[in-house]
Amino acid sequence: MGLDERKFLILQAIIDDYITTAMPVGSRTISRKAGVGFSPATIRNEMSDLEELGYLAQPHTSAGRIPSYKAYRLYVDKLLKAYQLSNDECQRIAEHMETRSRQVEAVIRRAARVLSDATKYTSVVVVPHIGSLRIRHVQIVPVSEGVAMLVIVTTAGIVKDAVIHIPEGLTADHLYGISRMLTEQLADKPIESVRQIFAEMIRDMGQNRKLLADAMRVIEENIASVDDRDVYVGGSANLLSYPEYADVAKAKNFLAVLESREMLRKLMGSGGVEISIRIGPENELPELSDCSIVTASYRMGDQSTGTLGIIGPTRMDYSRVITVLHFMGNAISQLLSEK
Amino acid sequence: MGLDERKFLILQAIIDDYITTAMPVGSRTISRKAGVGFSPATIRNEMSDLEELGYLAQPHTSAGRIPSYKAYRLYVDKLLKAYQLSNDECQRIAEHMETRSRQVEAVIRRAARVLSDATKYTSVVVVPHIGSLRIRHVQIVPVSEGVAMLVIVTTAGIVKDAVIHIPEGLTADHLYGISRMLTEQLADKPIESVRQIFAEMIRDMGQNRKLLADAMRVIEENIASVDDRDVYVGGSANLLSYPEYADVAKAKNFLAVLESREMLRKLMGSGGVEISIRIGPENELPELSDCSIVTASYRMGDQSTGTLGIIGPTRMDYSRVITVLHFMGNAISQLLSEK
DNA sequence: TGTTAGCACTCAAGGATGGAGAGTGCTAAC
DNA sequence: GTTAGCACTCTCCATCCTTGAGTGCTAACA
Repeated sequence: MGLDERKFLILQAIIDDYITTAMPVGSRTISRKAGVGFSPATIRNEMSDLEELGYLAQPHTSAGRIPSYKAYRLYVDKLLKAYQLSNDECQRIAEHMETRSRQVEAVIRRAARVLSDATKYTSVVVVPHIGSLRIRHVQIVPVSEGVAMLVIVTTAGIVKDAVIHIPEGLTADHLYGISRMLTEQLADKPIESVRQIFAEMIRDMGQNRKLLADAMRVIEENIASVDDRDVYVGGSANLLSYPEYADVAKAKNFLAVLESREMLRKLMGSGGVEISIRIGPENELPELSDCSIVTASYRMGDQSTGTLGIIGPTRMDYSRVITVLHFMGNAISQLLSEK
Repeated sequence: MGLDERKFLILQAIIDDYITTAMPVGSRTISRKAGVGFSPATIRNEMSDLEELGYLAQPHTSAGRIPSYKAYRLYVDKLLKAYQLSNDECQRIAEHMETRSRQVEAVIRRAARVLSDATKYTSVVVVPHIGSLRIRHVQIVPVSEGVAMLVIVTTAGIVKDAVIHIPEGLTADHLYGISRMLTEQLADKPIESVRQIFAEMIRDMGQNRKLLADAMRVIEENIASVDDRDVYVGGSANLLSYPEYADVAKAKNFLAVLESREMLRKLMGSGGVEISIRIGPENELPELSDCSIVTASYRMGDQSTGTLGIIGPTRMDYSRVITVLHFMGNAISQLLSEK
């Protein structure tokens, strides 16, 4: 028993209805829809088939049907080929994204809010891995005895800082000298190649420059900690509006996931695909087994990419979400790469 | 009709009970408590008086009594004189606060989490106003045509950055020169005095240094935006465990407040008092009319102070919260001022 | 052979009913 | 001033019943 044109039509109608109402869909409802010219009885027969095929489920006898995970997957796969940008709403979103500051953090933060406002779901935006960004400037500023700030300015205007402990005997002048040298040596190099460059530099240095080599080792150790722990969440309360989260315990679990930034970062890993959709059980976390996560990516500067995503109920409005994500991905890319 | 010893004893017993159970307290319950040697009937008479005085309320006839806002206020005022640090738990908290990094952000973030874990309420930690911090280093790094990053390193290891638009015709060398000059002139000056120092510098400069004056004006304009928008929240989901928030709509309102950082910052304004307690209707926001906010302050470096606070139901365990806040305030102060 | 009308059946949701239990207020006795 | 006793009130919970939505099956129809 395959999935002919009519079955697909009915399935799609059921999903569409369920997405907006969150209530089991009955045969009469579908029968009344425009574009479906069959009586409830016929629909019932088809629904029965669809259930047997695993696309529909029944909460109990005499309730309507609800789409299964398998149905969403089919729906989304078919849908993906056809999505396109909405036209008038783009402008509205673009307006909201308008901000004087081109500061990365500001843009990202704003994007998270706009995303959640536009979709009414929860949004997550992950700052690009900075490893591939190029270094513009390195500065070590003494703060107190034995402690200094390591500041790295990269392309795309990202500033990263870390506290480092510096070897005894280094004066402020030493540190400035080191900063100048580091900036010269590292300018225009990607952060991930620092380690290697350092190794070469230390090798080439005279043995009498022991102090310098020490300092560089300390810095190198801290380069790793100068990484991107930035995950921004927007509209964390939005999901509570949906009947799926009428149960407070469930809502609590969900919010706990949002608070663990490491977890979120993992969940958002899109694997470089343009649009990635993970439906319900496709997520590793059991807390999110009735959520779907849709992610897209944006570019910052030349090649580093970040991720933006939406977390919503499995019955989310995929079509709209995909559209918005696609549009926002482009918008962010443009803002962050603007010269 | 005053509030004699016995009335206060009974009131305190009622509040204590209500704090743990969240259920209206009956006369029998109080009568059974150790330290109260009266029959339920006597308690009832006293309760009736207390209700008339405005300290208790009755959800409906034949329900027990619940404390009013006025009762909490009295309770807290009396209590405040007597609070003291717990002893064994301090160690546990201190352990959790242990972190290699002395980076301000890391310490604050950790503090928010520890606070919410220790109290089971929602915690908010506000980074000190950086206006009074002293400048260590100023650097302007060109990022692209007409755009540069302004980076300011202050005492206490806080790094602030902003995107600035620079006048045409300034080369990278110019910017480095300016950076050096600015660092020389501004070192050890508090950020809030920058404006005045700039005014003097520009006045003293020869007319031929127009470019420099322009650049400085741009920087001055951006100093304001290099301010502290950092508010960290911990355990936002914690409050959902309490029956007060069994209603999802209420929970949603609460979470929305947490998302508006500007709002939070305002709410946390402690006014410099060591411990500030705002109970229910004392908060401006109607969404928080059945919440209490307890805040304490911590010091960073020499004189700038930040705020840490707990948001919980009005029936929160004030005694414990005050204790924990007091302890944490000291712990953070110590970590951030450590040499 | 596919489609449809008719009908009996099922089940959840919602409203009414009726104890059970907790708690109060009042009165009278100690 | 304190307490026992008692009638009274009100919520909570379980039970029962009705209603309505929806199904599955069968038989008739094109």
